[in-house]
Amino acid sequence: MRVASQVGPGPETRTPLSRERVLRAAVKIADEGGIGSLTMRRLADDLGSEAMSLYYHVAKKDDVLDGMVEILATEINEVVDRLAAPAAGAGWKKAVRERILSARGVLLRHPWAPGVLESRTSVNPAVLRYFDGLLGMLRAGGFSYDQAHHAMHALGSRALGFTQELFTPAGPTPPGNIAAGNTAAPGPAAVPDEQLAGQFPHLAAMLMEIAHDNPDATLGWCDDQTEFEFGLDLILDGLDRLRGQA
Amino acid sequence: MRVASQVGPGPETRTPLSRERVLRAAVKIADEGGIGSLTMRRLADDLGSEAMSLYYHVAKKDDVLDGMVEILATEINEVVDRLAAPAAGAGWKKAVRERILSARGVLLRHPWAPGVLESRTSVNPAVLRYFDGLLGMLRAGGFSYDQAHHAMHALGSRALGFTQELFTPAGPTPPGNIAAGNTAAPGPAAVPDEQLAGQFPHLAAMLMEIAHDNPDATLGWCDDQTEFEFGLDLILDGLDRLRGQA
DNA sequence: ACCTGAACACCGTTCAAGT
DNA sequence: ACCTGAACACCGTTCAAGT
Repeated sequence: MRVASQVGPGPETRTPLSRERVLRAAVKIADEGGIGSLTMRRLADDLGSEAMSLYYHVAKKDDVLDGMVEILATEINEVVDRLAAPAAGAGWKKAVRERILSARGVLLRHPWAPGVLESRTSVNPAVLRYFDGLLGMLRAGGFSYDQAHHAMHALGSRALGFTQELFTPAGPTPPGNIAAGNTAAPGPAAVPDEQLAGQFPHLAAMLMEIAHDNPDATLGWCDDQTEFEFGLDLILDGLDRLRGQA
Repeated sequence: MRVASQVGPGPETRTPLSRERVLRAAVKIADEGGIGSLTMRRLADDLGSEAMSLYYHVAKKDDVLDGMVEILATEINEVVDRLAAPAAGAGWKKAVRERILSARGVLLRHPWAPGVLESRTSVNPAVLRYFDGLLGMLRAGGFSYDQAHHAMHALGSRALGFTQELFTPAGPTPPGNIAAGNTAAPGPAAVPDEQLAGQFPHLAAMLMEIAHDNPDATLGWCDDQTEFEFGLDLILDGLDRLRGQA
């Protein structure tokens, strides 16, 4: 025995593969290197086996991606289940807000999540459970099913904590940006400064003003968290005004 | 001369390749078969040449995708430029709504657009022009640059006419659904009915009520256009209340 | 029951060579 | 200037075979 018991098993006692181990390894690879770095061969490599061995535990790569979503959604459910039980009635907004921002907290640790979630063709039960809980909160808040249905569509992917940004006007994007810093699911592109001035007068003027004014004017210029919460609150406030009215 | 002059040139007078022709062919392939069917070999095939010939006109496949976005955004700009000039002040909302729904109309004809737009790492000038125009409308409507900036983040991809739906509760999705009917960019998955009843009480109850009540209760249950407009109006109304206030 | 080597069909892309 | 054949490095996946 060459290694302390605290250290994992050495190569001589290789842990056998299992669906669970395969999926966890896949999440680790995607977390660290982006979804683009996740290949069956790389996955097998990290597990100390051959690519073909994986197929005994998963049906195909799509199955791996489904499993990753399951791990993600389970993690989200664990977090939101721990939150204080929502007050009925007017308390719905605070509760829903807290639920969504908590889900977002989990997503921020898994930059591959938006892209992979969007690519799935079947809904994972764990994801369904999240939405069922959200729907329950809306109902407790006084929404009709019809209203709640509209509400969930209006939230869209924001209900799970992310949004689609198509480009970032300028300036650095904070490290927390879900979309950025990830080769496989590249984030919003930045606008090249040179072109701006002449061709796009409004965008240029906006950037100039921000730069000229107090740099803290927006306090979180293109800060994803700030913008996410702004949009979320805009929607939640709008929904709140709909409550009660037929 | 065997064919009428109205018919295109026969194989004996093959039109030479050009960047323009390559990009148009790429759009056609993706429109008809989904982005997944767009490969360099298939693209060359449709143009009657070899895959390697394409590389004389485009740098790499990414360049093809960039070009497709350019074609798309140009088409959108042509449509929105034709709209009536927006009235300043209170008219901003109607004008922005019309602009966005017009952009959506173009997107509906190109199901690959959302996925490809999201995958770009640099912003196409034509896309920038669209956003610059949108920003101009917000300014004319009385928004400060800071407010307009928040507004554009709040709209997110909705500004260009699409949203991220993660799943469809039930029922058929209309053909207009951008995300659906497209192998490469699969749309929201539907919930299997069997599981619903027991495991997800709120979702099940919602579906039951819709089914039991007047089937036209929602008039457009999971109709993408209806839901898109609901969410858009919710945001625009919320933004309208922000105007003027610091 | 679990794992693997060889092989297949498919990618995007390079490079030297053709006209 | 424009196009191409052969080839390379990479995919996901199948299948027959090993223990």
